[in-house]
Amino acid sequence: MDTKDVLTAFAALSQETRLEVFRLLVQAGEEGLLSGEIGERLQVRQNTMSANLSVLLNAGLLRNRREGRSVRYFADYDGVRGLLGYLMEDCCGGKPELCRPAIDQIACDVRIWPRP
Amino acid sequence: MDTKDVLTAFAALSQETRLEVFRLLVQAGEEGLLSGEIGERLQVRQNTMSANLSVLLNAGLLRNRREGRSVRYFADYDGVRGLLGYLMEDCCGGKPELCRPAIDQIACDVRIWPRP
DNA sequence: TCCATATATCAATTATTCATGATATATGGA
DNA sequence: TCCATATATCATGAATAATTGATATATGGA
Repeated sequence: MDTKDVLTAFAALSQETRLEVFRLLVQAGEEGLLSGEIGERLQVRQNTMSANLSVLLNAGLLRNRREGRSVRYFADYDGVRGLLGYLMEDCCGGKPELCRPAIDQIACDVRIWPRP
Repeated sequence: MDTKDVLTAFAALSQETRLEVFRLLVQAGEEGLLSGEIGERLQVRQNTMSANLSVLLNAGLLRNRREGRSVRYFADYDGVRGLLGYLMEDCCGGKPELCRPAIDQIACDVRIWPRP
């Protein structure tokens, strides 16, 4: 993941509809959602939603799969990992304990435990 | 941290100079860097850098402190925590193990260990 | 007080991005 | 093949953001 990819991803997430779409799909988990369902839930017109989904897809934040006439979209967790990794690379001037709290409170019941 | 704050933060990070500034300050850790130093390292003009620092500051991603005639800037790790938390809230359709890998490989030698 | 240094703000031009109407493509069923 | 449904693409005007030269503010020292 290079600078350009990261910039693209942040740009994708800096628009309200797209941010909501991504969160919706994060919450949907492995089931994902159909394009039409997303548009309906967020009350966004068809072509606008299509364009926004395309931006997120292109940014590596979503995956999709055709299902008959519909297309199902999923959040791509690897994208988030890449973003965070890039942002925090070589962080804290060599003192990791400084940034621990920054990632110590993430949803999903995932916590940082003491190294075994 | 509400939607507006998160959008502002992502917008702040979706510009090349600002992304570089933030990473530079993440790497600088608690020492931070003076505004002038940052501009010099990244070869960005004074007023452009000032404007960009202001955007990051306003987005809650930096803190600053005046030191005589200079101003020292620091990365605000709480900002990143807020972003990630918002993004991954209620994630994975109730199956946390799905998103574990997404945050399992972050720099800073921070890793997710099995719950004790 | 006067000057030099460091940073911030302003106004204006240029460049990007967004939503939209119209239209195209793709799939499934009759 | 013909039609309906679901999604994608295109062109365009409107809104937003970025950079720059000029200038203002703030601090420290003589």
